[in-house]
Amino acid sequence: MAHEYVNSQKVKSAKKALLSYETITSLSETFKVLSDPTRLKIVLALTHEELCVQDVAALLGVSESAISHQLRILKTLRLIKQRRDGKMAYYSLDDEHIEDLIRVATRYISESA
Amino acid sequence: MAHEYVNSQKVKSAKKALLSYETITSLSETFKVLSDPTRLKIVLALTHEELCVQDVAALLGVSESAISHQLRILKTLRLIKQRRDGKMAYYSLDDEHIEDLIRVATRYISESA
DNA sequence: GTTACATCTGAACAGCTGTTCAATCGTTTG
DNA sequence: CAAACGATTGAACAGCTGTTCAGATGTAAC
Repeated sequence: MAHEYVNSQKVKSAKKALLSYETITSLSETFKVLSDPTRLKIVLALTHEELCVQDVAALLGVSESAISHQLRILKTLRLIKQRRDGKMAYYSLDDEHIEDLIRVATRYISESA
Repeated sequence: MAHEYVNSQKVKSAKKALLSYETITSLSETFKVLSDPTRLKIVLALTHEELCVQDVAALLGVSESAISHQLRILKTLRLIKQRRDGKMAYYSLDDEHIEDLIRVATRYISESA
């Protein structure tokens, strides 16, 4: 074949902006976990205060079971951590850096609105 | 009822971190559009250089049809814009701020790894 | 022990998502 | 005009996702 691309110069330039497979995968997974409104609200609610499952459920108006399922996902991805106190389980942010990401995203949507 | 929450004090504090319905919706939609690896790659590829549909497809190893579908989604959400040149359609970033968001997210995943 | 409570779990279910395939549209070229 | 080309579209399809529901933990109080 003569040319692989229509505009090789532009593709060559565009290629530089691409990232590794691992980075792309991690990035999209991070965005994915925050793309569900319930999970996003949980992360926000736990930003400055730990909460038990019941209170998260009541605060967000979602069933305790649904909250428990989502808490497990967030815990598996190490966004939140768990503290046991008798029957109660208290959850809080495991990684404070997630705050920065949400803050930048909030600024982005208000600027592009 | 006596108490609405198990720990009213903590819930009161957690409430302050919550955002409006509109903000939550916009945020989750933004994260959602970037949660698909193909769309994320497209946005990255168009960061510094406009590309036609064929070249995006060839660069990412995805069919032109699939790329066209995703380009329409990104265009609808105003992340990218289109420029017509005869038969060709060139796409480029419509909002440069998305770069900042991806940059912060990339830093986040490397710090939490 | 048993009862009550908070949480967790698994299956099932409806709804959504991204790709494929075939067909179509719009423009350019012969 | 017709043919070729790039891009677009819509239906269909498999795979994934989040909630619900019923049941099972595990802990505390009696």
